[in-house]
Amino acid sequence: MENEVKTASDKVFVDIRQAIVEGEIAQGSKISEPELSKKHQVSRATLREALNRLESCHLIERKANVGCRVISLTPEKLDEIYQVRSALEGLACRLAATNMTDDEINQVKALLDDHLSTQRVRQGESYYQEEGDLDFHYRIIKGSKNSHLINLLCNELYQLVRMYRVQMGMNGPRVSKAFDEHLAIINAIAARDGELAELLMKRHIAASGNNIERKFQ
Amino acid sequence: MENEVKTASDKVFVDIRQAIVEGEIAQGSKISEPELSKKHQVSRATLREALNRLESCHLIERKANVGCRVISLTPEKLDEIYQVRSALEGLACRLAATNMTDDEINQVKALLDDHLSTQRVRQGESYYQEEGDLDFHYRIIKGSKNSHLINLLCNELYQLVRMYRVQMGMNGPRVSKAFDEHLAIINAIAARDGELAELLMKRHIAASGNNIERKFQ
DNA sequence: ATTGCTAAAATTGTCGACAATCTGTTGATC
DNA sequence: GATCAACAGATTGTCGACAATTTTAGCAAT
Repeated sequence: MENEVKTASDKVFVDIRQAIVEGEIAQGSKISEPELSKKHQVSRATLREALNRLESCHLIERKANVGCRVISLTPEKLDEIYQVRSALEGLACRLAATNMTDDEINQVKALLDDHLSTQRVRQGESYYQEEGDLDFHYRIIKGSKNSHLINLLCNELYQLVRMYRVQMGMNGPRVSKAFDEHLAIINAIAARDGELAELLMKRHIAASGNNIERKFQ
Repeated sequence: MENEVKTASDKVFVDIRQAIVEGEIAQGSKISEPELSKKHQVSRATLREALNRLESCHLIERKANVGCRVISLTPEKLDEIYQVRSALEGLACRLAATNMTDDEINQVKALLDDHLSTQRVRQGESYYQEEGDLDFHYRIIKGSKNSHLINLLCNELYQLVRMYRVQMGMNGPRVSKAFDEHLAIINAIAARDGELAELLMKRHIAASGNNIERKFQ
């Protein structure tokens, strides 16, 4: 695990990030530096360090001499993000078909089996809200072995995607369908068919995006 | 232009970024906060603000309690970056074929005509290191009308790409060839053929990457 | 009531100093 | 001579205070 939280600003960053993603801090709301620094028991300098990183994750927006705002979730932005995500994870998937070891592929298969056996999938509940290494997408991305791509997707885009998932809700019949799609993707990778794997991943993500977009009505 | 340099850390950020991209600060070299802050006549807090943004551009790497280093240029990283860039600009190009107005397309055509008439292209000189290429790719990217994608490419990835171009050198017969490729791309966009435009852009970028990679020998 | 100006309050940007951590060297022990 | 511990030096992380800018509040004029 590289989930290293060495410094104070690391901890504040992680805490606030979670608060934003989970909706504890409302989308679009203004962020007061004095208030937040007091709440988290750190100085403003430390808080600002954390805010900088939140901006890198596109979770907040800054204006000079004005301040920070939590981003607002809109259908338009969702569309933009999922277009980017589709292209990048599609690429990751194609690369993974070449670069993943047989061992890594088997581990992902075992992961999916495990998910199935816990039956949370069948109950259509919270399959999507898993985090970190437990996440299917996480492993495929890392399987690309492209560290720049990994950083982009896991550190800069992932929490933003997660924010839409969590706040817009993600459940119902889509869940078990998503599971089947995951299975098809890992099979394509196991067959070393990068082109197919990329196509399937792009479709999978597009379907996921459409599912969230539907919640905006 | 939104090239707004409002605050002191903005200016320091832009200055250091240029120094890194142009190679004035050697790749892989360690960055001393006290030294740089003195050199740029600002406090360490202001400098660190700038360093944070440089990290967002992937131009420097940080380790907790250790410090910053300028990234090192390697063939492997070049490959990684160009894989990502190819996917993203390919996407941008496809979107541009749908979203650019006829006016915007004609402006890009006029831009290329202008580049040709200045004859710098025919002389095979520095077409790549100037705003010529910058403008072309910039305009296509902005033509995608996807603000997240625009930000990713123009603010987070572009200077890194430019660093490879500038420091590894970029000239010779590749230049006039690149110009022809630009022409083919804008024609595909004008024909509203997004699929072709994406394909051409991906090839164009791959060729550009290979050209740089050759310099590593 | 609305508009425009002025001043006060609040917020962000910047600074210099202190604390925590790492790095490199010295010297002791085996 | 090699390994390791302790120490000194330097570097980064953090803090509280001040400066610059923006926002708000109040008042005056139309």
